[in-house]
Amino acid sequence: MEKNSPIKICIVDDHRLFLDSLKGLVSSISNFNVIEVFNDGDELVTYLKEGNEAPDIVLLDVKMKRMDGIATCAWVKENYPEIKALALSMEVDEDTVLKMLRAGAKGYLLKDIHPNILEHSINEVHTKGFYYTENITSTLLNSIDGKKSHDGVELKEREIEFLKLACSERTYKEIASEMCLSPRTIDNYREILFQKINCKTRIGLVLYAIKEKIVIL
Amino acid sequence: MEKNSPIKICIVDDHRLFLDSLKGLVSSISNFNVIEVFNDGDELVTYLKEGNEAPDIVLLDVKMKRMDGIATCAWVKENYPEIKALALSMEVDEDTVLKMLRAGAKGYLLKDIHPNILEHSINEVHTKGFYYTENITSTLLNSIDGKKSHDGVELKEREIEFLKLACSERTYKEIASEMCLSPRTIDNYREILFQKINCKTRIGLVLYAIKEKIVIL
DNA sequence: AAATAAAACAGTAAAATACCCCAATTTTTA
DNA sequence: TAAAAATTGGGGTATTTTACTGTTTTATTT
Repeated sequence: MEKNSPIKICIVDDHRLFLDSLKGLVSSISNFNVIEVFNDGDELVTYLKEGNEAPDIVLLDVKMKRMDGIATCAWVKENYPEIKALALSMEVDEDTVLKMLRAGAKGYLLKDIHPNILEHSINEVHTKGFYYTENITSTLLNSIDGKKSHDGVELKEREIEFLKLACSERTYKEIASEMCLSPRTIDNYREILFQKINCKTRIGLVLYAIKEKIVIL
Repeated sequence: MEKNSPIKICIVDDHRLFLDSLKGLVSSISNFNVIEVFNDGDELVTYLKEGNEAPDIVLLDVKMKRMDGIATCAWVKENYPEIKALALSMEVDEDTVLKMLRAGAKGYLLKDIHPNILEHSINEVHTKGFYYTENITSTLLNSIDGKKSHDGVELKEREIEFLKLACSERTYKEIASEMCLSPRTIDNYREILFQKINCKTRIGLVLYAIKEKIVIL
């Protein structure tokens, strides 16, 4: 916990490429020392059981094949309560987040955050004992934040989703239930897209979507 | 393409952390030069449209929020055919793999491969023009064996004429007058084509026509 | 010329689409 | 904190598309 001693870190992730990449990234940050990496939760467990050097912090992938992040986190909390686990996940699933925190995770990060935030959160967890964004969802939404399309037409995520479904023989009613929306809302998406794309029939939507390669046949 | 000049690489992935990690990893490999990274397909498109330095190879995430890998790959193939795209994905989904390859990807890699394989595949794509793992090859073979391009559908001249007009925002009434026919006759053409093509909406006609290149966008 | 096939045309009804009106929430912005 | 914007949802209606039932005309073949 001293200021000068580097923070000892382990990384657990079953995506080999990500694991090695992240190891490089974290290692390159001063004061961070990646002492070991593992492809799966039980490898970490085995490593610790053998009495090897314990890390200060574990970066823990949530979804793993053999022993997942939740189980691993729970085991670490039970057997090495001084080790702080920081969850890394691809997406925000409320239920998973809660389970992970209940299992003792000191934070929950999305894998698409900026490296600076990772650095900051590791430091926060190490010094303060925890780090979590006030609202993971809002952080996610902010990072997603819409930008311009190549022909000046800005399409939102949900609009693209609708557009893709419109390029099928589904009726709007079917699209509505597929998107868990009321047919009226679909009506709005249709009208908004008619306006943005400047067309007046569903055929126009389809032609645009294919032309712009939003859907590939 | 000279032996000594480094391979220029762009990376497109909307998982920021993965993107930056991978950038570090790839950059650290000798002869690889990551000239730019992007969070989304359309950022790459914008970059290229602005006339910036084109890469030799693009590492392309398949699932992205705004402009996904398939769409991006198709655009690159269309506009910068000399750039070779290498798909990166979390999982193998037969349909996705096929679409990606159809869109012009020179290879399809899983994100949990060993970094050495990534290095090897980039080199292969650069020198030989492609790199397929056995996994992908077998997927490809599976799809090929059960495939007949033209399902014996013979369209008459007048039907093709109608089909082309159906791929527009014209109403059937307008198509009728354009073809100098009664709307009722158009009704017949429509029904005959529904039967021949095996679909049940005008959208189906449009999708078929474009797929079979009866109409070119 | 008669038989046959095809192309063109017709009425009706039901479903889907398109186009208006508007409002309750939530989120973002000022 | 209030205003503005975005999201989702609603009612009603006109038009278009789709699904049937057919008949008439035109062209080809025998």
